[in-house]
Amino acid sequence: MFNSERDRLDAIIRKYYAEKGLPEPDAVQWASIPFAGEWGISTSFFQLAALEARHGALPSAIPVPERAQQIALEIADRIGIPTGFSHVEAVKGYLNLYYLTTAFTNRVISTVLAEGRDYGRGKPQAERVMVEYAQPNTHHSFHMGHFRNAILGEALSRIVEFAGFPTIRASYPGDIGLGVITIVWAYQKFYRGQEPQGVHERGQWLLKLYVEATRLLEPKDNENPEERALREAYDAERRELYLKWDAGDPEVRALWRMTREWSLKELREILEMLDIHIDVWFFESEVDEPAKVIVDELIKLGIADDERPEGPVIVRIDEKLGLKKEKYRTNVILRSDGTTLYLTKDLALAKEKFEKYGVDRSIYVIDVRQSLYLQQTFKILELWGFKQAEKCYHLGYGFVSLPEGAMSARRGRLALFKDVYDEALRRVLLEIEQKNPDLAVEQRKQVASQIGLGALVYAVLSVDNNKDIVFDIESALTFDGRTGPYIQNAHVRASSILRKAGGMPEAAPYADELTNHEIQLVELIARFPEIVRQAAIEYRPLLLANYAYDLADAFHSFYHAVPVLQAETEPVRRARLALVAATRQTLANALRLLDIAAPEVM
RNA sequence: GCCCCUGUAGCUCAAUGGAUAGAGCAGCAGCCUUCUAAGCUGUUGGUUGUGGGUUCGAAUCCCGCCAGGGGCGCCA
Repeated sequence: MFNSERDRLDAIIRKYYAEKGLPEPDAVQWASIPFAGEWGISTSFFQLAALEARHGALPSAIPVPERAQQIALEIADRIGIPTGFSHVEAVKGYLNLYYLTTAFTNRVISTVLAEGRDYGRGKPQAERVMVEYAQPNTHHSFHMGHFRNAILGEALSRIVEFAGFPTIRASYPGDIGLGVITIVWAYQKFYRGQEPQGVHERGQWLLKLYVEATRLLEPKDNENPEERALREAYDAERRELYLKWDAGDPEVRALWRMTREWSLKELREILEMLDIHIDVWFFESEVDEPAKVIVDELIKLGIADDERPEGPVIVRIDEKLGLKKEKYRTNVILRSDGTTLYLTKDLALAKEKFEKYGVDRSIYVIDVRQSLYLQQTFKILELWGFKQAEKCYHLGYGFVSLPEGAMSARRGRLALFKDVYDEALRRVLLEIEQKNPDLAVEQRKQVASQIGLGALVYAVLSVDNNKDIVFDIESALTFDGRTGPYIQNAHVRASSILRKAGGMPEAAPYADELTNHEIQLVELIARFPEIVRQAAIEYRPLLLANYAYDLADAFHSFYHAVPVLQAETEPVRRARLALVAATRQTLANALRLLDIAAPEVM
């Protein structure tokens, strides 16, 4: 907003630099005035004053803050009062320009109402982005750690896309590996032919098999020779099964495919609940063969060293990069028995992303524990000659644990998403019964789902991704204060006002002074497009989560202090209704980017 | 041994070089015949782990130390 005016101000400030013979800055930094109820833009002159001092442009030494204030006064004098501003002041080295409130307000509101769902959308960008997330292993059930991953990836995808980048959502489930084979082995050996009813029940049953199998395969403390022999026999069977799978044995593949589908069905159902729609599915098993070809290529290129048969195929990354100190170390890309590893497949996958999907920027939403591993992957891609390697980005996030310790699939100590969701639904329904008993019974379940998920999603997105989360169902399912439901409630209240007003009246601009509550609200609404842009380039959904809360907070305060339907005069009533509509739209847009529903009632 | 992350109010977290370090929860005191009280208003609470350094200015950048977590050639 006010770009032309801002350009003129920038020019005046640049001219000042030029006059003093100082190098001009890349851009004049403007920020909004950080005081409640004070409204406008601001810049400071500390850097300029420090620059002057360093260049000896001043006759005598004046402390920087004092000099900054002198400059602020001088600049204030030069710019006068630009169009769209009410007054200008220089204070403590800062230059503050205050907006003409009504003009700015009307501009903001009419922009939001005209652009609607697109308010805040960025200009189309050239770079194509792929976000890889929602990649749990198959044959396991979806837990709160997967939930964090899926939500983070989805929110990021929505933000990046809304900021203007063509975005591809990709999922890469680990559908093969020793863990998966372990389950297939247990199924074949002990449960062949069984199949529980219900998508979630069936998915979770596989987890039970895994826990059982692990118990049989793990060495015990006081194991007698008999037990030991049995365990080793089991283990040998399991490994043989893996080799059979690798050789493409039809029977093993069929069993594997069937159990895999049980898992995928559950995963797809959960993603549907979360309104996540993956564009491209990559499966580990499908990049297995191409990965083997890549190993040969890397050996030929002299990037990988083949130590077979004594050892595996490895890449000495530091050595190949010419680094003296150890940093990326060495990684194995092929086992000595010729089977591939996770890394091998990830190389094949990256190649496909670049070549088949034309991805310029590849984002990996993966647990922070795999940080070194991903840096190694990116470096091998670089050695291999992919320019896109430098635009690979690992969005790591801290792991989700339970109050009683780390989650563990093999011990069966997990917070399964479906269980948490069911509990959320139960609690919200109770809440609705108490707080809004008039809500139609048919509508309750849908609203409860929206609110319950809103609480869970916001609990995950309102913590910076590099922090670990101890998942506690009690705090994740609170609905008061800084939560998803708080923000949803602001949207509901705005909707309620508009509903009672009988739809939108004709556009009605503000004519008189605004209350501080209205000013706050308009300022936040105006800031939304910039928040979207920043969250997208910094890959930080948290910024948007904070923003949504701030906007909801401002609206709740406004709601209590400023009457809308019962405003003193008709023109004020209309103007406020338009502001409520603009707030509701912006809240809805922000919530959408966070993958949180914006209900009309709750 | 080397590398990465974290340390901010009693608790959970914001603030990514700028003006007075902010919220929520918990505590205390108020507000429902008024647009949804899943709300609002007021209030208590701080040596930003610690010692240096850079800077006009540091929770933020750099170095050391302390504490916790994670990672480091045939797991994914």
